[in-house]
Amino acid sequence: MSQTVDRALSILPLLAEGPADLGRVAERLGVHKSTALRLLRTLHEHGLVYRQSDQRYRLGARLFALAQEAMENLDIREIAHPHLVRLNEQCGHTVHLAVHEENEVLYIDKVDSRYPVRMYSRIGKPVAITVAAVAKLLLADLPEPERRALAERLDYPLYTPRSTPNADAFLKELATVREQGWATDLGGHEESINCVAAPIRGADGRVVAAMSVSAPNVVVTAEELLALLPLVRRTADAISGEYSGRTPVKDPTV
Amino acid sequence: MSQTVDRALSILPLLAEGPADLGRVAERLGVHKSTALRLLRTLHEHGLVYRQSDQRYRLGARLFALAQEAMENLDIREIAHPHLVRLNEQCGHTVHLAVHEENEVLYIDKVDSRYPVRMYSRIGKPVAITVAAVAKLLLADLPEPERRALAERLDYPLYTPRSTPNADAFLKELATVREQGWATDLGGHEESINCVAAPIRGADGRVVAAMSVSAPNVVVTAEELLALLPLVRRTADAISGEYSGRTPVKDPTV
DNA sequence: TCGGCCGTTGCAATATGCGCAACGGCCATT
DNA sequence: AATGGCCGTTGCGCATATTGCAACGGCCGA
Repeated sequence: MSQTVDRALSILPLLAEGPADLGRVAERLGVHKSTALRLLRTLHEHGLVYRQSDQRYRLGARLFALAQEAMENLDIREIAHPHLVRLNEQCGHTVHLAVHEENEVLYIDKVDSRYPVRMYSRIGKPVAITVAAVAKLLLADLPEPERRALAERLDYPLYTPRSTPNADAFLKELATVREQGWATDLGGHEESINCVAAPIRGADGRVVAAMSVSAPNVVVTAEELLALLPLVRRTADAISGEYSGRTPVKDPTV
Repeated sequence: MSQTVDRALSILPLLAEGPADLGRVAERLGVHKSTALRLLRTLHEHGLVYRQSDQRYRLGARLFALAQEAMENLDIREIAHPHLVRLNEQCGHTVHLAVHEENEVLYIDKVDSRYPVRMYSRIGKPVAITVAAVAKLLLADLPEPERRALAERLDYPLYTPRSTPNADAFLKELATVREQGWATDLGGHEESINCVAAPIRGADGRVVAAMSVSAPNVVVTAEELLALLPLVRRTADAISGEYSGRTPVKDPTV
């Protein structure tokens, strides 16, 4: 809506690809060098952009700090974290926590597997929305029309032969997930990795987050992983209870 | 330099304090509501700001993704990480990696202690610049005038009785650190936590990063921790060698 | 030493963002 | 159930902030 700000903000993802000099930034933005310079200067003053010794620009430190603060404001994460750790101690596998936001599903917390073989994922990274078990849970809870609209808008990359192929299949899967109250991803993203996931609900019953346990099938078979489902669901329910205020937490001064 | 962008970016730290509604944002910015609305909309389109169900705004998801990408682009981090892990395996304590940027020192990597007692720190968080061992190393390497100017500009919070009390003491400490090529923080930030740190240098010999080992004195005494210094320095030197290209890395195709 | 490249600055034209005022929906109060 | 007030939203005209240009200067390589 605001051209100037729009251009300035477009610089950030551009620099996320790697450091760039003034000329490249101006070119990619489609503006004059002097314009790009002024925008970069403003970003710099706010610490979002850093000018390294070779004069090229890259993303700056304040971005980290902001992201961290944003993270800490997500109270669901704070509440869930100890539960995730406990679950990880019990089963040993990688545990993820994810939320839905603006047509994306992203991991907001993670406890790494205690097995040497770990899966690749990052906090803050958007998940493969059409196949991830946590994504299914979060999207399955959307109102019908939104769910349909979103499903039609998505791409359905075939990460593996078991990936969700198209919108119809996805909507059908979401219906199932919605019914049963849990979800899986059996090799839909990475051939050898399986996940089981359960929803975390707020006081009004709506799904506010989802958590999953993931493991490569060289460590446990899909069946063994599914056997963990009750444990995962109990953990998710415990978090739901605490989040919605049903379960009295340690400090009753509030 | 650019008024519009400046205003827009000022919204981010404001929202980092916690969710705020339109009125509050406009008030804090000192602009008309309609102006704040347009800025927020632009930020929203770029995913930097999210509008939650109660209509209030908070920091958005793309911020995480950007910060993560920025992080991955820091090649020093990539090179150092395996060394940090190895050091952690050898000594068991928390290992940090930090860089200096724009008057701040911040952690860019961390390997958690394997002891149950962990210290509180976050990747991306600015460190206590006047007391942290890694900060001393990074600032000690600045050119004299800059070092002095920075030291005078800083605040010297007394986290503990052993915290650096003022600019003079700090500069004296930096001189010592510069001479000896390593640094400690013995209870200067948290009464019961000690750190030893060593510098990582680029090809030109300048300090580009610093790493530290931290442990609470309920686990090891300060003396025992200091005994790890040679190991820490060897690790830092190994990273320096690889970073500056002196040490041939695994893939010689470049 | 010279030439070209890249970042930087001042300026004039105008596109762009600004504040205003009025609208409309929502919630709480009577 | 009706009403008042609050908050977010919109269209508009004016003025200002932003833009692109052209010229400068420093740096590096030829």
